[in-house]
Order: sequence, then C-alpha cells, then structure tokens
Amino acid sequence: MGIRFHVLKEDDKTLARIGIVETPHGAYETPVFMPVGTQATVKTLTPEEVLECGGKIILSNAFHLALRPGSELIKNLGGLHKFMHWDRPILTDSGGYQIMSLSPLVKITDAGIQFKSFLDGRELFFTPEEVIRIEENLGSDIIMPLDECIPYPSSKEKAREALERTIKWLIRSIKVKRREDQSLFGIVQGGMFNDLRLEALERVSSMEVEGIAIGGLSVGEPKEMMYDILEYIMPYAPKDKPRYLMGVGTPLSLVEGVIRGIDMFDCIFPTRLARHGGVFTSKGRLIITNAEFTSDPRPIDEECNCYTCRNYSRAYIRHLFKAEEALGPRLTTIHNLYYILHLMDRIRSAIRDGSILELREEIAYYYRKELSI
RNA sequence: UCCUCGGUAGCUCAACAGGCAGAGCGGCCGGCUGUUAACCGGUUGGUUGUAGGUUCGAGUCCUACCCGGGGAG
Repeated sequence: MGIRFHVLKEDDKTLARIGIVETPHGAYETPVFMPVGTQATVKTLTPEEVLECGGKIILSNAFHLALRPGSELIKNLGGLHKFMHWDRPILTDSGGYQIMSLSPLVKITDAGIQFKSFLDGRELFFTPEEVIRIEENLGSDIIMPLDECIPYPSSKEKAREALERTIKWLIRSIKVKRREDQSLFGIVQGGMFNDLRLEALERVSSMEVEGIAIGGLSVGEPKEMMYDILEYIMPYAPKDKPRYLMGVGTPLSLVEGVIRGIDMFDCIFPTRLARHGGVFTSKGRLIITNAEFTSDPRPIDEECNCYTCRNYSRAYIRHLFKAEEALGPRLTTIHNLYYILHLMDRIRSAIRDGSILELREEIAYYYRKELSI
C-alpha cells in the first residue's frame, strides 16, 4: 500500500483545496511545502530541527544519493529513513532536473542519460529503470520517474521531444516498479506551450500514477508565464490525486500555485537563500548582512515565533554571518523554513475560511518584487 | 654609529628597462525557484612615507630626512 489521498475541502472561488496524504511514514495535509534535503540532509539542520520548523515531508534526490554514497549502501543500512534519521514521509526526485542543471556533463537519448560524474569523472548511464531501482533501494514513500526537464527558452520542437521522452520513460518506469509501499507520480512536461502542457497532462493523467507533477516550470521564465500555464491546464487535472508543482517555493508563487490547484511544492530557495543571508519576513525580504542591521536589537521578524526569532537579534545574526560562523546559516535556515511552513499553515486556514484571495493580496503586497522580470 | 632590505587601497602584496597605479581579501550593494551553490555578481577604496631634484613624463632614477625589519660594532 502506497499513499492514499483525500480532498477535505475545496475553495469555491479558486481551485485551491485542502487534502490529506497518508503514507507508510505518516500523513500530512496539503497544500504542503517539502523542504529539500538533496544529499539526505536539509542543509545545516538536524531532522528534529526540520520538525520543529513544521516540516512534514522532505524531498531527497535519487541521482545525488546514487552517486554518493550509493543506493545499495543506503539499502544495506536500512533504507533512507533510517540512514538519515527521518521517520516521516520522504519524496525522492529522480535526477531529471540534473539533466538540465548539469547539462555540460550529460548526453541524453531515448535509452537514458549518459553523464560524467562531477565527483570522479566516471562515465555513468542512468535509465528510467535504473532510477526506479535506486529509489526502491532508498525506500522513499513517493518516487519520481526520470524525466527530461528543459531550460527556458526552448523551441516547441525541443519541448515536444522532451514531453514524448518523459512519457516513454514514465511507461517504462511503471513497468519495472515492484514495491507496493511506494507511490510513483507522473511528470507533465511541455515547455512554455499551453497545448503541449495540456496534452501532457491528459496523457499522464490517464496512466497508472498516484500523483501528477508539473515539472519544467520556474526555470527562468517570467513569473506570469508559469501562472498562465497553470491556469490553463489545472482545471483539467484529476481531482482525486495530489498535484505537485516541482521546484517552486517563493512566498508569492506558493500562494499563486495553491489558487491554481497545486497541493505539493518543494524548493531549495528558502534554505539556499538563508545560507546566503536572505530572510523572509511578514513585510518582505531582508538581507541580514546589510549594514543597517549592525546594531538592530529586533528579531528577524517581530511577528515570527520561530526558534531564531524567539532568541536572537538581527545584530547577532549579522555578526555570525560576518564572522563566518556556522550558526548564522543555521539560524536563518530555521527561520526561513519556519516562515514558509507557517505560510502553508496560513494558506490552509485561509482555504478553510474562504479567505485565500485576501491572503494572496497580502503576500503580493510585501513580495511584489517577485513579480518583476 | 655604520651597512642592508623595505615603506603603494582598511589588510597582504603586484606594477618589464621611467610611459594611463592593479589584484586578492575586507567594506558596501544585489541576485539565487525538482541544490555540483555557506555560492555568484556588481561596486567603493590611493597626494605610491616626507621634502626637494633630474626628466616631455617619476611608484620606478638622484639627495636629505622619517618610520620599520635584519646585520655589524
């Protein structure tokens, strides 16, 4: 038995909805944000700290873990949950994104991807079947098939090719998947083309998948383009399956995604931003290393109740960053994850009481800079 | 007291044989969207120890002095 999904409430003015996903490692409510732990760790934090921030499910990465330390090793040590001491739900991404982000090292054909390891230069070959095998070794609750994620901009021909390849790979993935305690999602590609996107959605939806993921967005296109595509296709998404928008996680894009019917998100942005000194607040983004905070006794966000904001000043955190102390990135990571996960709480409350559009207006006001470009 | 090496951006140092005084770090500002990223980018910094001299032109050559390192006595 893999996941079970139920919709608990649908908003009447938007496509937003509240749902619950039950997994072999516990349940979580949607819309949900998944902190990213690519290398079997949410960078700088312990699992207990991720929990304290409100984390319910995390994302890890089959490709990276296969390269190091190897999926057999993790299997022999009792699986990914035990290996990293996280007993809650885990979703593993396949490495499709790495086809794009590591493109100079990658050669892609219908058979799979051939690439040169950035760790030791080894020539490796990844197939959809091999990725499923890796994910079965890892034992994550939700597994993503190998897909082809293309950059922006890309031609329609290129988008069509990636779409077809992604679907062929999904069929092969379904065919070899054995473990029944894991749930496979299908990934919708199609570049920035509405007709391709809709076609991909319909084809993926007709297959034996337990969730629908929208991939290949937020790859550098204008924000409005992503919102338009979601608006165009999401009304046709199956209602009885979770819908996952891959790689999205700025405050505004989370709300905009939810309004368009998305249930699950993951994004490295909150954690990476934190390590680089950027923090979310209820009044927009700050860069904590800036001189204006040198002697500022206030917490990062006076309205925040996270561990960092309950105990530390902007001046102290700025000092930690300037002194290159490891505690600095840890404290900002705790804060940013708490901010985003607490925002998801607020989003669910707003769906419950019918005020999601008001919440969108508030976030859009303080994060309007996200709209530019 | 003498000999010797050195003094260039806040710091550490570049600048062939006189020819527009630079870099790294720091400072300041910005960017990061299924993580090869505690990363990347932009930008601000100078009476070249002081005072003279030679020269079309001196960080660079000459003279004196000041400061610091090393050595001799």
